[in-house]
Amino acid sequence: MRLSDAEWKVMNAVWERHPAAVRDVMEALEDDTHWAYSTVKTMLARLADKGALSVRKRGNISLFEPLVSRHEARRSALRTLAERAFGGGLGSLVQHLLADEHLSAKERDELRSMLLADQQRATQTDDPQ
Amino acid sequence: MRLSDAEWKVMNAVWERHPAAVRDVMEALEDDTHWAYSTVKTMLARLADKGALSVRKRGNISLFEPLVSRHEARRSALRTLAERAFGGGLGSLVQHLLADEHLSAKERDELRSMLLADQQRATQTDDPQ
DNA sequence: CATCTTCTGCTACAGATGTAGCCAAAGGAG
DNA sequence: CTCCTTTGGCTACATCTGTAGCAGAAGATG
Repeated sequence: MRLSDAEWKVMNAVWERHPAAVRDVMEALEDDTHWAYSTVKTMLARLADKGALSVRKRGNISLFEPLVSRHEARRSALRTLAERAFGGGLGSLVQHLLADEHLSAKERDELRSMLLADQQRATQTDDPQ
Repeated sequence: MRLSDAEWKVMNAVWERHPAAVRDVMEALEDDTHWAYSTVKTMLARLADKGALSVRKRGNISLFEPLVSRHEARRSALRTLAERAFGGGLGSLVQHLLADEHLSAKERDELRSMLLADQQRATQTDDPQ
């Protein structure tokens, strides 16, 4: 499932509050974008066409709901990026993260502690899979 | 600097062997894509237009060279992804990496050892910046 | 030089993306 | 039931992307 920039915005809104009507999404995005009602409508329709959202009608109102999970979408976006920009594995992507001198000290620390937490968790549970 | 999928392929080739002529890039990509000569030419021209590559002519041949570093391009791609798909920081992106049950044990290990290496390096040099 | 090959410069064109308008149907208000 | 508001359905259109062809200029070859 490939999502464009604008589609990510819409999906993010729907993942956060669904079932969502066109107007809900429009309002949720109001701070970020200033899309016309029609624009949001078109986006939602296209996403439904692609199979990213389901539509169901209550009265004459269309209610949209995610068909792909945010997790799946993120996963696939990451893999795609790793592939095209980092030559395949997630490894070199993460390596870049660590080597990137523009990473703030705070981000670096967060990253470190998350990795450590993960390591502990993995050691305890004796690596399932 | 926003690169499309096809543009990444071309840039990857140029980063690896430059100065590069159209034919060089075409051959470098031959395994991956089966683009016509013209296609590669168009891509290179567009990238030069965008300021991602410089062109210089030797005889009637155009030689292309990167104007943006691979590192910069990767950095910017990662930030963009973090922003649109992970709500801003790199933190939640990394968190996802770790929480992703589809990460192979090998990838997870690599990631951990890179972290440790980084941690040691950082501890020694006492965090510049 | 005449000819074959290779390049460049321009043009093309379908599909995706961003952004939105118009019109008729459905709902709500009096 | 009549009138205003909100919706949905369809259409539009500029730009970006992927993919390439054609024609004329520059180089190579005999």
